[in-house]
Amino acid sequence: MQYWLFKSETSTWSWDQQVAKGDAGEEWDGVRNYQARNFMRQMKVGDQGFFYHSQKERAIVGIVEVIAESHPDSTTDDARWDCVDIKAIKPVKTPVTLDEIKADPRLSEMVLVRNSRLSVQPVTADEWRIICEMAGVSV
DNA sequence: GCCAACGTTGGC
DNA sequence: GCCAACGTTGGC
Repeated sequence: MQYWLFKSETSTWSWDQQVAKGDAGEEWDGVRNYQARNFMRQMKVGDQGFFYHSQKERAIVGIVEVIAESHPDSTTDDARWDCVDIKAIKPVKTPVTLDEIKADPRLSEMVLVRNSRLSVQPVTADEWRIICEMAGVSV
């Protein structure tokens, strides 16, 4: 069981849109970055992830689960790009902002802090637990 | 809206 | 295979 973080601009794909898809979920498509793609290729059904809104909001707003392992991205014919499908599990009680994450020394090694441009990234079990606590979500 | 950081592309 | 030029992302 691995943990991940999915980043999206609200104007491109928001948490509300993800929730609206329900249990059917949706492709996490449009990723055109090798590192991000490689992480998606490692994902297994049942892995969980944070849903993070970048740009204006800059906060973790929900929990998602991987429901289909990597397959070709339907938004391109380019065989290089794969993606997974995810569904919304539940919103967080309290959004955890980037400022709060940066302020916590235990989270200083997070990819979100160290490489802010990577849109799909791994989260360690410790980081997962700490952020769930901050978010008021039971693990 | 700006710009730093980073990734990708393509000429050589 | 190097690296300059360019494009994109995302925090500020």
